[in-house]
Amino acid sequence: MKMKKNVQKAHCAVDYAFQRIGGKYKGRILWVLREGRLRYGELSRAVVGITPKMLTQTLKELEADQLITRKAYFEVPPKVEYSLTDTGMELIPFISQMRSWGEKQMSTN
Amino acid sequence: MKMKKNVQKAHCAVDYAFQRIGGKYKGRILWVLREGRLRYGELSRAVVGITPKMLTQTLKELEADQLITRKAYFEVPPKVEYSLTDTGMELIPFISQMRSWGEKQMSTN
DNA sequence: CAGAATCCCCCACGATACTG
DNA sequence: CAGTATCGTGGGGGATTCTG
Repeated sequence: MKMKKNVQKAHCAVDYAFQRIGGKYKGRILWVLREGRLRYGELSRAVVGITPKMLTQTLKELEADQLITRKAYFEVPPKVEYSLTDTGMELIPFISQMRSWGEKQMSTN
Repeated sequence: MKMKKNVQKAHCAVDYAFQRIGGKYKGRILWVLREGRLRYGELSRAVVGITPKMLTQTLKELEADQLITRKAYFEVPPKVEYSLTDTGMELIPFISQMRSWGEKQMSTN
């Protein structure tokens, strides 16, 4: 697996952080993984509206960025579980904060 | 000034929040405005690498989203100041934490 | 000084279909 | 079940020039 960073050339730490969890689905995926591992199919149901292509692609980016871990079980039928790394878990409090802010905004608008 | 929301159809509060401060420069602009108002020219120097087009465009979006306020002084030469709204200020703790996380990540990688 | 106006390109993302 | 493979597109963003 490639381990390249999905961060181009950050002008500052804010820039860097936003590049790392930017994209349309990264925040939501990290968020639904907050309570434990989920299988691919569970993720695709939890992240409403995501296509298999985008799910797979985003999961790969998050893995390359070491925010999540992929664990494949060699069984039939196939089974793959995704979970947060320690670094990924460190983001949950912030995302939680963002979520509270978002909830408040959505209700007052 | 148009007041449309730059948020399409959020699937959840996390989605909503990320749409609202997504984009390449929004986080950085909010961050540099944390300590007070800045003029257009000061912003363009503070947000290194941004073009006038993107600065103007992003400022308009942030204003339409009610995260910043624009105040124009009718003088010669022109003078325009931007500052955070209360709603925008509420995001600063979050961005601050993201920034700390980013700094840590940048140093340990 | 603080933008507006154009032109243009790339790629994130979507839709659809297929597979070990 | 957990993905690939292809094809297509819109708009986010860049470069450059102009102006009240």
